[in-house]
Order: sequence, then C-alpha cells, then structure tokens
Amino acid sequence: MVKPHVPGPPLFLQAETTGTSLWYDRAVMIGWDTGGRYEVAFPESGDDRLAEALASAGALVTFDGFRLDLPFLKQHSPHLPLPEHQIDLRTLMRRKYGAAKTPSAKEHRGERAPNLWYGYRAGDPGALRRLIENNHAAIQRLKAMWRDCAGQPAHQTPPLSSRYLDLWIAQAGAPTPLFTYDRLRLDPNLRVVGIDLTGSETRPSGWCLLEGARAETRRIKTDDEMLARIADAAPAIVSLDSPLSLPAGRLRVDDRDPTRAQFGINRECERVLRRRGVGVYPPLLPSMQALTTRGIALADHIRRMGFPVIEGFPGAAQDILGIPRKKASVEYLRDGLTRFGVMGEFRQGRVSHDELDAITVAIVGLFYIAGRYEALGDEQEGCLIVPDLRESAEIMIQ
DNA sequence: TAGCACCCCGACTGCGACTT
DNA sequence: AAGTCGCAGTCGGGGTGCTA
Repeated sequence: MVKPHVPGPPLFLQAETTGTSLWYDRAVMIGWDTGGRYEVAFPESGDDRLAEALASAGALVTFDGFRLDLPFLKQHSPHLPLPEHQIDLRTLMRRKYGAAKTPSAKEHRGERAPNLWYGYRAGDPGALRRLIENNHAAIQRLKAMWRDCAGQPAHQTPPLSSRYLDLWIAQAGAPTPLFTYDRLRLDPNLRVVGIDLTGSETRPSGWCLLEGARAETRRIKTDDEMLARIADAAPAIVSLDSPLSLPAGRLRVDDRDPTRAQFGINRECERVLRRRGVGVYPPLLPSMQALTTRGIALADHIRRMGFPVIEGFPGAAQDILGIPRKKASVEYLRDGLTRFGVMGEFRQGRVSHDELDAITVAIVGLFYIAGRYEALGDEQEGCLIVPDLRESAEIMIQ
C-alpha cells in the first residue's frame, strides 16, 4: 500500500449543506480539524478562519469530498486557498476494503444535515447543536479512517466542550429567509390558485387560494369541485403541480406508445433541473401516467374557462426559496412558508402536506405574475416555471 | 464500460387512532 | 362495525456521476 505523500499537516474537513444541488443549495456550516483542534465556521456570517487554516494546511482530507464538499467550496467560496493535495478517504477506503465495506455517504454523514439546519431555522437551537455534534463525530471518523487507510498518525481531538458549542451557536446568528413575499411588491388583492394534483379523483388533491399573502387551503377530490371553485375565485392564474405536457415527439402517456423508445419519458425541463442537481421524477413513469393525463386534461379545461395555467413544481420552488421540502418535515415546510410571509389558518391548525405543496405552487404563480421566474424547457413542449430570486438588474448584467 | 449509489414522488400497504 | 385519516415504510425507472 502506497502511503499518500503529504507535505504538511492534514486538515480534515466536512461541509454541511442544504442539499446536493450546486446550483441552488449552499454550504451552511463547515467543520474542520487540524492538529487536533476542531473548529466551526458559518460561511453566511463571513469568517476567514477557514481560509487561514487552509492556507497553512499540507493536505485537505475529506470523505466523499470530491463529489460533495470540494465542489461546494469551489462554487460558493472561490477565494478559499485550497491545498494542492486533496485526499478523498472514500476512494482510499474502497481501494483497501472494497465498496461493500466502505460506508456510503449516508452512513458516514448520519442524520441529514439539511433537516437539522432547517430545524434550527425553524427556531430549534438544539438542532444546530446536533448538527455540530454530528459534524464533530464525522471528523473523528475521518481521522480514524486516515490512520487506518493512509497509515498516518492524526492528533486526538478532545470532546466538544459546551462552552465552544454555545459560542458557535451564537456565531451562527439569527436565521433569515432567502426571500419574502413583500419583496414581490404585488397587488394585495391578487388571487392565485395552486393545486397539488393527485393521479385520481379517489385521492384528495391539495388546494390553495392565495389572496394577497393570505392562503386558504383545503383538500379536494373531484375535478368538478376544483373547476367550480376556480370559476368562483376568478384567479389571475392557476398554478398546477402536475406535468402538463408530453416529451416532444411522444404521442400518448402510456408505455405502448410506439414513440416511447425514441423520445423517452422525460422532457427538457426535467433534464435541465437534473443538470442543476435538483432531483425530478420522470413524468411518464407508470406511476405518474395517471397524474400526467389528469393534469393535461384539467389544464385544458381551465384554459377554456379563460384562466391562464402554468406548471409549477413545489420541490424545485422550495429548493430555490430555501424552504425545506415536505420530505424533511411537514412542520419545517409550514415554518418555511410562514417565514416567507404567507398568512392563514395553515399556520396554526392541522394542515396536510398536499395543502402546503399547494401553497408553494401558488407562490410559483406569484413569481410568474411578478415576472421573476425562469421558464425551463422549450416552448414546443411547454415550460416548467420556477422562481428566480435574482433582481432584474442582475439579470441584465449577466 | 459495467456497476454501483443516489435522487426524485405518487401509489400502495399495513397499522393504529379516531369518528360516525 | 365500518369508514376515514395520518403516518411510516416500500416500491419502481431513468438520469447522473463516479469508481473499479
């Protein structure tokens, strides 16, 4: 076994991020250890201790860092002086023990950092404490692997002291939302309908009528009831969470479509989101076909009634707005929407995740009306609308 | 180049809690 | 007794990016 050449003291590092998309997610906390001294920094609160530590490090040691930590650092903190020698222990572990005995990224990282970060943002300082403790523990594992794989010594790190924990938690500062409703400067009487559609009328869909910032939500099973409520509300736009078009070239939704092999089950908008690191489910998978069929028919009906319809995708919108997806926790999603500035009963009472996604997709309608959106895909297929947080001035510069 | 790990979400299932 | 509801867990196909 060849020992890695290390010209100076190794710096063990792990970044905690809000997700895996380089485009929309960001590193929220970075922990590192050099010479047995563990440190924490929060990139968003501006801090150059990490830069100093990196400048004097002989090598940068991570686990899975080639895939996760380093791209994030390079993308969002390009000024950081990364050491020339970078070692990903996941690769060394796999070489020594094989893939089966190497921890997966999940096993190594443990409790999901995005959940803890969103928990902290929702007002739970204990979640930030756990995030730091997990990061500290992960870095201890890093050092154990380093001793094992590289045959190099690593200084012992003392246990976390609560004094430092409290200090770091104070440094993280009060969390602020990435964007809020009032920045859209919309007519307070503007009405927008958002629907989180299911594949059949036997299962309730999420419904949201936004009037200004006030959301009224419910669950609705039938198309007829939705159409009646849309006619009643006369919204400026209806925003649907459902695929509203087929991949270019496809003739039908089902798998017997002779063009399936040639044109596939994804559209351009899904490919764009995936390239940006936002996971998307293919709209013509068997389990999605009923939804797509229903969405296309419903959108057609609403447009014939005279109301414009857009396709929104709550998951992508939540990623962009820095609001946790429902997968993280319904409570955190509710909190994220509250912090965005949505009012209404959903803040207090019981609310289902489909209603929260309906609120989110209605918010996509707000960004559309405000002209602050990106239309992903191509005109021929029909576009997926996602919020764009950039100011128009910034867009002009780019 | 084959083989993985990982990501997405609705549908479905089984289960317990609750209502009618 | 029957129905409804939420919750947690499982499943499934393709795309992507990385490693052996």
